[in-house]
Amino acid sequence: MKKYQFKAIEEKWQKKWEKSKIFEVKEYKGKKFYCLEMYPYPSSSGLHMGHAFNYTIGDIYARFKRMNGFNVLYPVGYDSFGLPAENAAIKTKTHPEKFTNSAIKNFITQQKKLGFSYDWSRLLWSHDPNYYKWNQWIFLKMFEKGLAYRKKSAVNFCSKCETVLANEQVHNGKCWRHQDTDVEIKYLEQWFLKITEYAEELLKEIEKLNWPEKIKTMQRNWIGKSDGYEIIFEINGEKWPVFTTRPDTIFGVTFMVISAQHPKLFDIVSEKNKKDVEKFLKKIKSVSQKTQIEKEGAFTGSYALHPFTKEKIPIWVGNFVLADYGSGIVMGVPAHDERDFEFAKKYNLPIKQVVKPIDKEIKNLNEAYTSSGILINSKEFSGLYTEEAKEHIFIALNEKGLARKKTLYKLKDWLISRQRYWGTPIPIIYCNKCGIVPVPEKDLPVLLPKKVIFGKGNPLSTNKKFVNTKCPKCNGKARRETDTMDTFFDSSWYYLRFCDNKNKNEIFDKKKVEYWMPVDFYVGGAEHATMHLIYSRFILKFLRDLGLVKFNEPFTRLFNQGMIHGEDGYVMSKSRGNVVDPLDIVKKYGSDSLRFFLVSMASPDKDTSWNSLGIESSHKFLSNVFYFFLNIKLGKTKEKTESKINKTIKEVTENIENLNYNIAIIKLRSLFEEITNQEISKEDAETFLKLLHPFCPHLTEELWERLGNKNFISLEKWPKYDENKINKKFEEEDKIIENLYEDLKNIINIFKKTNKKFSKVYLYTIPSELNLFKENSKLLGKKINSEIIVFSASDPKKYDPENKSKKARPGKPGIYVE
RNA sequence: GCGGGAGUGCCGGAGCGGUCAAACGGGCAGGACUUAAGAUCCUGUGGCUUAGUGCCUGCGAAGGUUCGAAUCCUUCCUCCCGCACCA
Repeated sequence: MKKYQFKAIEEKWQKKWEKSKIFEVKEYKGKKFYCLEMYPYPSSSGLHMGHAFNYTIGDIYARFKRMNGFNVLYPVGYDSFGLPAENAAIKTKTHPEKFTNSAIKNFITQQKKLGFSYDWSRLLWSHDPNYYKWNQWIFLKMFEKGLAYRKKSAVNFCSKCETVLANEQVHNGKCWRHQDTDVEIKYLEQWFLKITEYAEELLKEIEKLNWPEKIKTMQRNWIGKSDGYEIIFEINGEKWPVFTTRPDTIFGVTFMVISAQHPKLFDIVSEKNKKDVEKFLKKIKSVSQKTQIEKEGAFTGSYALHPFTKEKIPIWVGNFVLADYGSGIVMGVPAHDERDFEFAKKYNLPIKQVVKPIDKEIKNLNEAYTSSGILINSKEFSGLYTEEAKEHIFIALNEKGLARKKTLYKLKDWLISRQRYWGTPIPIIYCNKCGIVPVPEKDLPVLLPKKVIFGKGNPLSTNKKFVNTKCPKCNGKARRETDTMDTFFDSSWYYLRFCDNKNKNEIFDKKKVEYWMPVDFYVGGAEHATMHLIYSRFILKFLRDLGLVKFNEPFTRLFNQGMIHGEDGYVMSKSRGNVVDPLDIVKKYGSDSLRFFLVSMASPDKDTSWNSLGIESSHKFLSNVFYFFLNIKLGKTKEKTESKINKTIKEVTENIENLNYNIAIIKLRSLFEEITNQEISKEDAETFLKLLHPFCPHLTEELWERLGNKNFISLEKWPKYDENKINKKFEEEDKIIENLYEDLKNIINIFKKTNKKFSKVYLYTIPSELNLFKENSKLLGKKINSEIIVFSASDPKKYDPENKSKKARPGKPGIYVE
């Protein structure tokens, strides 16, 4: 018998696909479908199992849609700028570009081996000047609109990365890349993008997205809308706005706390208290205290005036107040806020209760009472319920011009400056006379210089040729910005460039983008919820406001694949030694086997563990399919099989559509079991191949060809089912036979236990079922290892010594064993 | 603390109001083939009981809704993930 030569088969079809360019697509050819996976960072170690899984999910969907008559755009690219490449290059003493290019080459080779149906003509990578030129262009547009701005502020800085980080890149007070490195505070001038301008829209439109609920919730929380009030407190004769959601507790204010990072902190620190405050400031570490540490503070020596009572309220500086949320200063109401309570206890500040529960009194507050209730100790507002009190107090203050309603968001402007080399240069020039001057569009791209010296600090700033330039305005001496852009900028619009990746004159052809976009199906890991996925939405909305696109959201449907863990259940890692390299599996079993197995393990959105026996089983199945088709006997399909085929088409179609690939595979296995060992028509054999094709493209192309077809199965039409051919009768009959089998087993067991011998089984059926049981008697007999003789219960000539025939009922024949 | 998800057999995992001792896969046990091994195929895989029956146990735990629950509700426990002092 001929062996399942998966290697030869896979290479053959990969070459054919590439040569024939069948996956390259052109615009305006019918209904479009845009399928995309998050483009990967090309690491030097090549594809890992997560990549293989990610792309397999996308490829199956792309192939499925293609067969369903869609004009499918399915491109691939590389997120090739970034710190890891720079660091690795320094380590191995190569240039990041060389390093990255070879990593990309490796990725391409490996991806081709997995048989993904990408349109390779649309390839792009972000370190291509033809690509990052448009990063700079977008930046200039934002600058023009006032959405890109420079600001000195306290920022997060990672000493290992030697650069500042965006808020989104700080996890638990540590750098997202260096879990062991505390983020430090630095006060630097940095470039920001005003994502907050879009906060409300970003929040509102989450609702409309066909995304996993989890990601949507994460984005909602990240944007963090909060409706409240701004109340003016007078400090040293100046007006200071303070944000609160609880104006009803204003009579309970016993202190104020200003953020340790507040830019105007020292305006209110008195001479006398300066030393204390400075001592305190030295102790604090990161900008946004992401770990819950003990609250600490120091008295500033200043007082605020209470807007109602005109009492003097002491102002403290504290480590738990954020500088960049609200106005960076809060009113302390220890009786009704847990944090304020903790702080008051620590520094012995007075606690004044102003809200009580509706049904009882609280004598001594042991903890903050944060629920709503009835106001007490609040002058004319006493007796009001919390909600009405908010309104009344607001109105009273508002009349004096001391309060207004205000909505805040947790979302902060996106800090994009990076003091590193391997990224897009920010297209800005600093002139001594003219100040900040944008690079004129005609001078784009600002090329990243190739010859730089790596060492301490940013290699761009030590490159005189790069830094020294002329002012575009006055032609005088000037210097270039040496910061590069966060690589998340690159990835926030790459999906648009795929629509027109070679355009040299403009960012993209609006018409092409209008045809292809938005991305209909986007596959990637959940870890991008608050970074890439929010930045992309922001940039897209900006481009829309520039008039470049007409839609509001980039990704209509998002799918997060689960994590594939090692066989031991832990995350695959070199240190654990549980890494399974997808390319090793391809070598051993073929890429069809890998693809098939990856999606049969579990629902694709769930985490699972690798299983080396499972891949064997998948491979075995594909071998069986291969052999079956080699020796296939074409003929007429039985009615029963036809029913099953039609049902399977229906189910598999739905399963793929809903990403229940694992279930689709079960149905396919079941169908295969049905069609083996019998004749089927050529058409039905082809249907099976088509259904299997998205999962195992190479094998199905090969078998398709062997059936005598000249075209590609990849371009074939997806089978349609005929509801009329799905006959429940067959399933019911199967059930009847199964029940009979159970009964027979029961009886035989009893015979065995009592050591009774038997050689024959007699069945007495109702007349209409005689044929059904006769047809199945041979197979059943084989199973129980005995001859089965079938009689109609009404047959006068039947052999029936114990009159079992009277037990015959529909679906349940009488049984006699002897 | 808040938010999201999950807890089913020896294991991976289906099922998400009735036909479920539980799809499909793996493991294990028994059998067939074979000189033997491998491969392949078949059968079994909660317990008791029974000429084809019936009962019990069972889907993290305890309650509840319902004629009926793994599936809905409540509380609790465990695990995973995300956010985390946002005033």
